[in-house]
Amino acid sequence: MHPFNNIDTSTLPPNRQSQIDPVGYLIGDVSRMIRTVYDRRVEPMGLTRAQWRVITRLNRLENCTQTELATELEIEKPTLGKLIERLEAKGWVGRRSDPCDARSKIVYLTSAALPLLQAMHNEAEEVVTGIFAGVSAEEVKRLYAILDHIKSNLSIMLDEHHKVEA
Amino acid sequence: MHPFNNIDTSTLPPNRQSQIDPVGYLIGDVSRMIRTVYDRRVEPMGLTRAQWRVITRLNRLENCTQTELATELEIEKPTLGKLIERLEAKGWVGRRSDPCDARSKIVYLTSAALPLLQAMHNEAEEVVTGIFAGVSAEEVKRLYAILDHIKSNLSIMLDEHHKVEA
DNA sequence: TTTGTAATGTAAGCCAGCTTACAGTAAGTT
DNA sequence: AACTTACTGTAAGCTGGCTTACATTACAAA
Repeated sequence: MHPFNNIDTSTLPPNRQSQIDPVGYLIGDVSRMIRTVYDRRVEPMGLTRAQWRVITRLNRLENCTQTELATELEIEKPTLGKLIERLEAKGWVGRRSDPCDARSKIVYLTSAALPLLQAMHNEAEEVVTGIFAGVSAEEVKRLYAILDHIKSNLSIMLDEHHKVEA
Repeated sequence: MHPFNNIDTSTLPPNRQSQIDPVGYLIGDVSRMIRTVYDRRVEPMGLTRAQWRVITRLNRLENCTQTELATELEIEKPTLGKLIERLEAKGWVGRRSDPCDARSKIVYLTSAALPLLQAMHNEAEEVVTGIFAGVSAEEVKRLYAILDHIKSNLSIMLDEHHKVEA
């Protein structure tokens, strides 16, 4: 939960410590704070973060298998399985077996979940507006470009590791 | 683990969806990818993320109480308690009671943890270098400035919530 | 001095992530 | 048809986060 905070810079050379690393920390801070702000607004609805991620994604996929949903959410199947159990118990989602494949189960949203969706979208809009208050469109573009660059560096690093594994 | 990914933009107005929100997603992506890259490098040393966060912080504080350490790490006391139990079992940290306060326990690093620290710093340096490959110092400054702005917006939003609570 | 308040660490129990292992089913190969 | 391979969801058990409740100890105030 504490992203790049993780990397302790205390004994790195001073130049690194004062120039480059704080940005790493910053990215983690911002990411964590966004989560916190939004979580607090959604919590009163009785949802945890993991739970409303399932619900919003289900709203777009509607009638998919558990495996499809897990892939989409980038979590593992057993993790999703337990989440669905709880959401089913609360009456927000349902499961039925797939007529085309006896192994699969089709997951769907119940109507009880729909009011939640609307409320969540409203909160999201407010949060996004608040985050970028006083930031010009130009600056947003720059931010986007730099982060994109960093992200592609990271993709390469992740790929390299994958090759080593294989 | 999936920061701003959490906010589903599918039904936000199109302008938001195409302009502003992707940046939110990006921040989360970058933050998560940094964690992943670093975690993979440190994992072979037999440490989880939570565990080496404790160790690096302990290296700076050395001989602090559990409460102090938990505050520093921004986790709760019971969470830290369980972490320390495991680290103690592995022989990397130790605990002794505080002579000045019978309630407190002083946590310290054992010498067995020192080689880990050096290896972690080396990995961190390599990761930071890789992340900013091809990014100029100027761009890093800009990134810093914008993220700082966003962070202060977030601080305000978090404070506001706090006031409402009280 | 006693009494009330505050702080320290622990216990218990929930949620959410992971991996490994598995039973059941599907589907392609021989 | 039989075999092999691959996929689906679940079980079990670990880590790590949280909250609530608690026994112990410290300390300030009456």
